[in-house]
Amino acid sequence: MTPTTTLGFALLGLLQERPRSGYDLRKVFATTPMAHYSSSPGAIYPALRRLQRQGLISGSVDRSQSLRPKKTFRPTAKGIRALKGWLSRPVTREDVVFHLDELLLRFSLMAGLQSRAQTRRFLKSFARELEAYVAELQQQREALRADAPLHGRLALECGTESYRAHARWAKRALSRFSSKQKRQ
Amino acid sequence: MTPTTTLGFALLGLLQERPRSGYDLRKVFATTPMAHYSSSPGAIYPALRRLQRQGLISGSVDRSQSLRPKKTFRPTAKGIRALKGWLSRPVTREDVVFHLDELLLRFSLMAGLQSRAQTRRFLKSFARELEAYVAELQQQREALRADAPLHGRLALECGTESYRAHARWAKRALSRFSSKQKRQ
DNA sequence: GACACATAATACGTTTCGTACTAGTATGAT
DNA sequence: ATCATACTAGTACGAAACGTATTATGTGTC
Repeated sequence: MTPTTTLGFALLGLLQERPRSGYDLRKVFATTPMAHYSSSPGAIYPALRRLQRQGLISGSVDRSQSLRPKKTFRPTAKGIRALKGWLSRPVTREDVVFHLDELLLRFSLMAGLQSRAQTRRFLKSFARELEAYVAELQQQREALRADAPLHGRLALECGTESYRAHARWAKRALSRFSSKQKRQ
Repeated sequence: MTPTTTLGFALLGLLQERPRSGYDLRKVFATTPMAHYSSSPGAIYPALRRLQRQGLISGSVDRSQSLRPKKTFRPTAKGIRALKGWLSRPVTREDVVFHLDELLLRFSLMAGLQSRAQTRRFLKSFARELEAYVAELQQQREALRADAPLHGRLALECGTESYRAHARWAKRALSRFSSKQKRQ
């Protein structure tokens, strides 16, 4: 069983870095670039319960720091497996078109869990799918009739440019993970 | 009263171009670059009912084309007002960070409804907010400690590049709407 | 007239999340 | 000493939004 939402994977990924409480997790979502995930308690706490019900995380109460008990969660072995499985999914066209953010989240969370080779594979297929999609968008643009509305044409160009920027990024990132250099 | 979801505004915008049935609308979402809105009946029809309940669109049955009655919707005067109000909202930082797609949708739907001057105002503030956010992201990047994980640093750069691409686009688009040239 | 296919929509259930609320703890001010 | 405030931590409730499955009608064609 795997998380049902992207939020679930995000939580799993954060908990893999270090055990945290629901409150800690809310703070991460409220204050870091991961901010576009909801930090409302109505999102986080139920999601944690779902993960726990599925046996992907386990909770334990910590009293060492203060009188106030703090319930921290950490992924189970099963949770780590689920997370790794998600991280190594192939990059599909659909992902690129509809879930670009999710792909970037996946990349971020690969840090401790995937080998350099796996990261490279990810970036390569990411770049490939992006370039293919950019080509498709360009064809769509050329297929537009001359009388097509200016607004629509420009909006299409905006999308194209954005995907192009991502493709460039992926290739640059790939060079940073070249097997030659171990650091930097 | 205004639509509660972006989907509502998208529907309102499409209906403003020409009256359509729920089925027509689903086809638009299934076959055009607006594809990342759901085209499932469970999304469209309830949304249309919501709009109707709020008095933003009105439905009428058309039998001219075939025996099969076809229920088409069109925006009411109130609906047009709501749409125009949405289109002319100021571009906030929050929009840029969390609802970039929505801003592009807004731009696309301005075609028939906003003056050239209004479009220019939109693009100007869009570019301004984007550039401000890019500057912020760059500061965040510089603030990263040297030992920050490579994955995180790169993911941040990806975001920065994407917003930068949008900013460039906005400025190019602005030049296409310069008040000098009336066409092209 | 029977079959497939396009059109058009309903019904139902589930998931997910936002808001409002509760409550204990540490801390600085008065 | 106590009061207000901010921080930590979470529960409860409800409603919105959507996906899947299903229904039903019209149209062309073999």
